[in-house]
Amino acid sequence: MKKEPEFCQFQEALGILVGKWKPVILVHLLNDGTQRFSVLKRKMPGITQRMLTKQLRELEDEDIIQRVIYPEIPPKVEYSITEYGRSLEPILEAMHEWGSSHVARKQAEEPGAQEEKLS
Amino acid sequence: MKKEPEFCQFQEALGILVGKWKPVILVHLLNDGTQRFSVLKRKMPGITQRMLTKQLRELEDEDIIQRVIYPEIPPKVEYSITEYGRSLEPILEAMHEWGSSHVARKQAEEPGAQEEKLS
DNA sequence: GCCATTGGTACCCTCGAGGGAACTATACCA
DNA sequence: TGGTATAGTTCCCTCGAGGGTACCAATGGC
Repeated sequence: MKKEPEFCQFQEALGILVGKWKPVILVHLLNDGTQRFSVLKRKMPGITQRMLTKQLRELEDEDIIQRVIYPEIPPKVEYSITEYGRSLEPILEAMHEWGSSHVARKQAEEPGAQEEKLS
Repeated sequence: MKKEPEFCQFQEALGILVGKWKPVILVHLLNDGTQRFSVLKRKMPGITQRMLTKQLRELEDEDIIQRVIYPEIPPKVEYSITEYGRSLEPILEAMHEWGSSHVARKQAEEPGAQEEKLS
């Protein structure tokens, strides 16, 4: 598996994951399974309808999630991870793990001001 | 390892990896070891001095890479991955792998469209 | 008639990442 | 005396991601 930087495909994965809400959306769908729009929205305090719709559309366009519309009134739309989207899990897993230790490290670094700097 | 979305740490990893040139820089340093500024720049066609400096500084601020200045004229500055930066490798690895299959998938999807991408 | 519900869309704005171009310092070389 | 090399910095600009607000359609409940 040669990684030639000129052709590295990180950007492909990054391009899909980058988006303020995308990773969060994916985790919700991965953890809790199929969910409708309003439920998803309630689980993400701070997000607006506009943004949620936008991020969901982008993920759908990449075939990462699936959108099912039920012809009811009021509308009912359910989102779920696709098989393909599930293949992103290792990346999310790796990032979550790294992120956790990164946070721990940062907290250990600056507990207040200076501590064991005395040599 | 519970992943609570409210507290998910993806953003930590993403925040460090996001940046048009950061993954590429990291791969170069991971693959080829310590390198000076000009060499790095030559390996990244299209990047400007300004941008390379900026991205390197940001990675340095996060303790992902190390900067060593030799007091010579003309200046000599060498960059290398830190131990800590090396811990990002699994993520890059996972993203590269996923990205590669993603590209393959896209090409299989639209056989007539993408051609000159193989250059 | 009036309102709530659900999943959107349309319009407009802000802010920062990315980037282009020019300038800097210092020493060596011809 | 001017040119070259290296690693920057400064100033200014563009463009798009993100976001705020308002509006819509169709139905059921009072």
